[in-house]
Amino acid sequence: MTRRPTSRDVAVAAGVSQSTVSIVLAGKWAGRVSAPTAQAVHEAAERLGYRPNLAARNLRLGQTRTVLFVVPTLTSPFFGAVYTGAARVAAAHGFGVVVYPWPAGTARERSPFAAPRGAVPAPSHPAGAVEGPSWVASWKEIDGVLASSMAADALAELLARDDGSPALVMLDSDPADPVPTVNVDVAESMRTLVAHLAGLGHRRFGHLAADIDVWTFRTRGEALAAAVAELPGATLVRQAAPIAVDGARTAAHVLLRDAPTALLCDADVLAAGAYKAARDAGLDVPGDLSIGGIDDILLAEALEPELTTVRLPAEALGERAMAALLELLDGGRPQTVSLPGDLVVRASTAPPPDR
Amino acid sequence: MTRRPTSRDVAVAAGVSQSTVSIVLAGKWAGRVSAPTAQAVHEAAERLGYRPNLAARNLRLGQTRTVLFVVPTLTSPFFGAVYTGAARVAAAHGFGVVVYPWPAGTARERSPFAAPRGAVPAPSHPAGAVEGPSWVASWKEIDGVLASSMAADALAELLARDDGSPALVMLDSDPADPVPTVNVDVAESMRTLVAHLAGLGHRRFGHLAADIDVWTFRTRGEALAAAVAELPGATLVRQAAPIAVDGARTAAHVLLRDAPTALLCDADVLAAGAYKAARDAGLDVPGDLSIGGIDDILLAEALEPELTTVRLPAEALGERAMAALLELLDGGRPQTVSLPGDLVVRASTAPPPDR
DNA sequence: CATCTAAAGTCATACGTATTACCAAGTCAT
DNA sequence: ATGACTTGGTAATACGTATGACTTTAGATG
Repeated sequence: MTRRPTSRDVAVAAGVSQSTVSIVLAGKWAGRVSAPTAQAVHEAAERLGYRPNLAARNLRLGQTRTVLFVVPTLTSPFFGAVYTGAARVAAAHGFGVVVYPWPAGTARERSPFAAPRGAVPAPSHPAGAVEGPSWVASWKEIDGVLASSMAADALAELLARDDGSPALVMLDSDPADPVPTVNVDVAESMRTLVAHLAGLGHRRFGHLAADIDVWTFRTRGEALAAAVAELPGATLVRQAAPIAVDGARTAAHVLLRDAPTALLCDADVLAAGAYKAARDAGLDVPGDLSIGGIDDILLAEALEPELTTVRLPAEALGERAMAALLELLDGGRPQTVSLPGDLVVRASTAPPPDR
Repeated sequence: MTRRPTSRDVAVAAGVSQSTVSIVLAGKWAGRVSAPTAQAVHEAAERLGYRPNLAARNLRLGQTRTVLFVVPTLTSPFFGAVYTGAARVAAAHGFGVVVYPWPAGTARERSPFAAPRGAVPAPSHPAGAVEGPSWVASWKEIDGVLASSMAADALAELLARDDGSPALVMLDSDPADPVPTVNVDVAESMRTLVAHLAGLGHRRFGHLAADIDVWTFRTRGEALAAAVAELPGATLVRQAAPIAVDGARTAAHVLLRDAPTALLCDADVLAAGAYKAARDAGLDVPGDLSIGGIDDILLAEALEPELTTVRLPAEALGERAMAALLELLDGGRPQTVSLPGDLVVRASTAPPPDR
C-alpha cells in the first residue's frame, strides 16, 4: 500500500475510531478523549506520516482556505515584497494565496468577481496561451480577499453580492473607511521627509505626484501640503505623472520651471524620472536640486547619487494584512493597522544652493 | 434559498439527473446524451449561475489543481513578471499557484517538501507573525511544481519520493537535463551582446558574473567566453559577484584594473554596480567604458546613461512554463522550450576610446 | 417474431473529513 | 437502589462531484 494515509488508517493504527482521530488532531478533545488515547492518536499519526486531505476538509467545512490577492502588478518590487510577506503568513496557517494582477484602470467587466458569461469551466485544460487577465474568483472559490486600494472600485461589486461575501482586508487604503485596513503611515512619512529637507534649509518645494487617484497618493499630497504650509515662507508646486520613468521626466521638467530647490516624489520610480529631468536641465543633484522619494526599492540605491527616500515596510505590510484577514476569517474582530515608514538619508539631499 | 447552486440544482432545473449534468458540463457527452438535453443542461446551468465546487471536484479526482512555484525571491521584477505570466495561465485553467520563496542557499531542511516533525496542522489558525519560510507542500497538496533552477538541490529530494511525485517543470535550467525545462536562450543572448560590442570595435572585454552556480549563469559565462574566443585578438577577464549593487561595485573595481573597454554583466543589477565603479574610477560611460546587461528590468531605463541590455521575456517564460506543466499534468508529453531574448540598445554602449 | 445492438440516461457509490447524535460505563447524590 | 450526571468514546452522516455499472427504449437484423 503506497497511497497516502487517511485519518481512518491512523484510527486503525491507534485502535480508535476515525471520529476520535479527527477530534484529537483538531485539538478539540478537552473532556472528550482521555489523555492516553490522544497520545496514542498523535503517535500513530506521526508514525504513519499522516497529513489531512485538504480537499476533503474544504468540502466538509465549506471553505477553501484560499485567499485572493488583488494587486495592480507584481512586476514591482514593492508589491512583490508585500506578496512575499502575505504568502508566508498564509502558508503558515494552511492558506494558499492566489494572485490577481489587476492593473489600475482595468475595465470593470474584467473584475475578478465578474464571471464570463456561459463559461462553466471544464476539467480538461488544453494548455496554451491566454490573453489578458482571467476570472479567478468566479470559480476558484475563495474565503477572503486582500486587495490593494488600486482595486477599490472592483470591490464595490464584491461587497454588494448577496451570496456570502468573502472577508476583506484592504491594503494601503483609507483607515477611516469601514473596511479593515492595513497601511503604511504615508502622511507621517511625508512629514518626516519634509522635515528633513526643511532642516537642510529648503523652502521652495516641488511635488512630483503619482497621477492615480487612490487614498495613499491623495494622502501623500495632503500631508506634504500641510507640512509645507507650516513652514514660514515656504512654497509648493505640484505636478502629476504616471508612475514610470518617462512620464516623470516630462512632469519634472514642468516643475523645474518654478525653480524649486527640493523635489519630493510619490515613488522612487518617479524620482528616477526627476533625476533625468535635472540632468536635462543641467542641474546637479544634490548641489542644485535635492530629490527625495518614497518606497526604497532596489532602484533607490542604484541611482547616482543614491536616493534619499522613505522605506516602506512592504513585507511587514503583507504579513500584517494577511494576519488581519486570517483573524477576520477566524471570527475575530476587524482591525485597522498602520505601520511607520523609515527615512533613509542617502546622497540625493543636501542644503539648497546659496543665492 | 440563497446558497450557491450545486449540480443537483441544475439537474432539477433541467429535468435530468445529476450524473447527466456532470457528464454534459465536463463536455464528455459524445454519444451519451442527446444534443437537446445537453442544451437544456447548459441553459439551466447558465440560468442558475452554477459554478462547480472545486473542493468536491478535487476530492473526487484526487487532485488539488494547485501548483507550487518555487522561486528565489519575488522581490525582483524579473521573477514577479514570471509569476504573473504563470499565474495567468494557471488561473485560466482552473489552477491556483502557491508561491514558495526559496532564497538560494537555504538549508535543505527548509525545503518545501520537508515537513517539520510532528507538525500535523490544526484547522485553527491563530493569526500572528511567522518567522522564516514555512512548509507548504507538506500539507498543502500540490499537483505540480514549477521551480527556478536556483532551487535545484531541493528537488532531488522531491524526485526521490516514493509517493507519487508531482509533475515538475524547471525554469531556466539546463535543457539537456531529463527534466522538462522552459528557459531563455541566454547563450544566444550573450552572443548577441558580444556581437553588438564587437561591432562597435571592442576587443578588451570584462565579465561581471553572478556568483551563483546554476545553469543559467554558467551558460552565460561559457557563451561569452566562446564568443570572445572567436574574435581575433580579443581578451576577457572575469569577476564574480553577488547579485546586488554593492557587491557588483566591488567586483567591478577589480575588473577595471585590467582596463577593459566593455563590461558585460550577468544581470542589470550588476550593471548598476558597474556604473558606480566606473564613476569611482573617473571613467565615463560609454565614452571610456561600455556596459551591457541582461534582464531589462525597470532599472535599465532608470540608470544614467540608460543601459543597453538583453530583454528576457519574463512573462512569456512564466506562461510557457505553466503551459508546459499543465500539458504534463494532462498526460501530454514533456516539452522543453527555449525563448529568445531581445537586444535593446540604449546609451551605455559606444565605440571604445581611441588609444 | 425473437434477438441483438446502440442510444440515452439513471443509480449508486466513493473520495476523506468534521460533527451531531447517540451510547456504555462509572460516579454521585438521595 | 435508583435516577442523574460525567467521562470517554463510537456510529452515522453530509459535503458535491465524477464515474463505472446498470436500465430502458428504439431500431436493426436474422
